[in-house]
Amino acid sequence: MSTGPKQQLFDEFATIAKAIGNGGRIEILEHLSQTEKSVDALAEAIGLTVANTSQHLQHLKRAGLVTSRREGKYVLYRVADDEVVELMQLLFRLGEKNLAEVDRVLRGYFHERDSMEPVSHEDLLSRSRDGLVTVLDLRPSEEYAASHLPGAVNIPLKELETRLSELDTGKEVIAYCRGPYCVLSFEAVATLRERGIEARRLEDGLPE
Amino acid sequence: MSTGPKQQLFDEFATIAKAIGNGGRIEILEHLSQTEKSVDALAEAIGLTVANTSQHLQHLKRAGLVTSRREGKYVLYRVADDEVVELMQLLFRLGEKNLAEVDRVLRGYFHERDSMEPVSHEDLLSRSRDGLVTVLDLRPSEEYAASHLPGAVNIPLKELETRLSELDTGKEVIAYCRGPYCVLSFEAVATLRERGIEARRLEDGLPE
DNA sequence: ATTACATTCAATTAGTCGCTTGAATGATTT
DNA sequence: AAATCATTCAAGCGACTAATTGAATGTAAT
Repeated sequence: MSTGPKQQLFDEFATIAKAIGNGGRIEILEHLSQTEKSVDALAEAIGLTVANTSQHLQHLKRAGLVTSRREGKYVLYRVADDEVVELMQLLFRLGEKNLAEVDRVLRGYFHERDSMEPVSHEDLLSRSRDGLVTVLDLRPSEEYAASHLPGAVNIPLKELETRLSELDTGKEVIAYCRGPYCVLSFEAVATLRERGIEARRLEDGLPE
Repeated sequence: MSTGPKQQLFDEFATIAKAIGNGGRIEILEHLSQTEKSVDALAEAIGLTVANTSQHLQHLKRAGLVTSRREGKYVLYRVADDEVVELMQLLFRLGEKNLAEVDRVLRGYFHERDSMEPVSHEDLLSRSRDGLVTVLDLRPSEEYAASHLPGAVNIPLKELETRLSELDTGKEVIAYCRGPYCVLSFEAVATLRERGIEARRLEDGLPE
């Protein structure tokens, strides 16, 4: 079998896809898309052993998806490129659109499909004016400072767990971040629901 | 370990990535991003057995990346969504940017990449309008029929040698095919130059 | 119907990947 | 310099996956 250069190239691209093809590594990438983190901070957050996490990170590094730098005792990892985040978002969007299994999981665990369904821009505006909902901006505070939706509260995702008390538990929370299908919103809504807080995602992110 | 719904979702997304994580399937997707094709047309084009190709297609179908429809004797496959093509392009771009191996292969076989001085899209448009160049589409005629650059002449690579007379020998030829890594254009340019015809390849292929 | 053909299924084999464990490396602090 | 801590390496086991066959299914032409 003559493996031409084209096959070689495709095999290389395949290794990138393979590196993403693991639930644990996807979770790692999701965490890293927000901010750089040390190995054991990641291990803790995801619930894997440190050695295991390190292995996954090596794998991702070999595929050119993350880079690392040493900061004192710690090795900090971050995504190699913003396009990696784009890639993840595309992947999520495709799964949501074309995979029945994803839909099933969404319907199954998250109580009602209705309550998981994203909120449209128009709905948001009217409800927000009536004070019925809390609009939550999950992006890092620098981005929030640059511009944000009127009346939005800013709690970056990484601080969400520690600052939950700031939220009015009586109101429903509408979460948004950078773009439609922003990776952050998934996690935020999941976190909030685990705490018994009504939460939904905004259909479109900020750019619109 | 309690595998929560988040993990389940990530695992689902991982299966999509896994489906892409194979050189053969990437090549299939590249072909399908141009036009829908039957199983054995694909098998022929790629050089795999029919049964093997069919398996890959099933795999891609399970992952929601392609869909199929029956047309008479044939089952025609196509990408499920334009975003699949976007995903592939992102993957290619990331590989090119972050993977040393990809660069190595590109420099190795596609060593003429620089010396052949690819023509940019903008250059092409202006020169094509002035009638200074012949734009040559090297892909199989079905793909050409599906869509092609305005004013492009279609001569599949296989037929190039026999149909050389159709080309206006006075003009420079700009060759293009599927994507930036399409082998066809390199070989075509080499062939044309051997015949003393000025030829260059288009920097990017059709999808862009 | 029967034949011809495209596609898919089923089962086998070989290879790869994920996770775990325990030890080794590398950097900082005392 | 020794101790401490974060991270990485190496080896091994179990599970999964890829690629290959030959047979089976399903569709269209004779």
